[in-house]
Amino acid sequence: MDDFLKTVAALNDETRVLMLRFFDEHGALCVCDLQASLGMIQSRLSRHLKILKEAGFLRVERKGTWAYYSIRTPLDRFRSEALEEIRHLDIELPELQKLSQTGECTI
Amino acid sequence: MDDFLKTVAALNDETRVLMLRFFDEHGALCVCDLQASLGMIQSRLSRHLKILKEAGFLRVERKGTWAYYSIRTPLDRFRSEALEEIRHLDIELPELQKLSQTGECTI
DNA sequence: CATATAAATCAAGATATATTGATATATTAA
DNA sequence: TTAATATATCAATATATCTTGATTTATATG
Repeated sequence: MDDFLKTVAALNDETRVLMLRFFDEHGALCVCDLQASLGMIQSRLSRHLKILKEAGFLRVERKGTWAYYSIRTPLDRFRSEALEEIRHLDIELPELQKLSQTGECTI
Repeated sequence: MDDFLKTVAALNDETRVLMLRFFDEHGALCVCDLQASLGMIQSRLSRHLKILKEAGFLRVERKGTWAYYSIRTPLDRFRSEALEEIRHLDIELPELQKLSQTGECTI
């Protein structure tokens, strides 16, 4: 029950659904990429990333001071179905601003 | 997005997950059946039933003063998957107390 | 070591959701 | 119509969650 509720709670937020959709679309991203792309402050993103990670949706890979988050694979059945559902939602996705690659990250 | 978030929000509560599991196990039940079986007060159940109905999980059929709730069919893909997930959760289900059939409902 | 940067965490305030007890509504039966 | 019963709604309180700005931690570099 706890694992299910944690998974569902993670999905129960518009910001996190947008983030999942954004990762699904663009692959691995660091926090500063998300800051630039989604126009949200760092503490807010960091909190939501933690919730999504602890709910089993995301994984992190650290490279120096950067933390690259991406959708965890494989996802179990229910999480996959949730992601598939999110993939078909009519969401207006912001453009990707990939600062981490160009080394210009000073937001 | 709104429909998805409403569906997810409905799932994001231990009481409602238990109720869905109970309906899945026992079929149509009225509020007084649930009161007796789950040991919860009527206003609490009524509120959760409304949320589950408006999220597309339940339907109601009225017979006199009774309101019989049951799982709506057919459920769309994501709601079915959620229900399937709930079906496999390790939940301790209370025993069914079906007062509405015997006409003894005066809780 | 000292500084700079990316990310994580914390504290405070705002918003949303759940629970309870009281009241309102609707249907049935006398 | 009146009384009784099942359900729905409301008001108040408690609890949880989200957002922001400030602080802390960790890593890289001069």
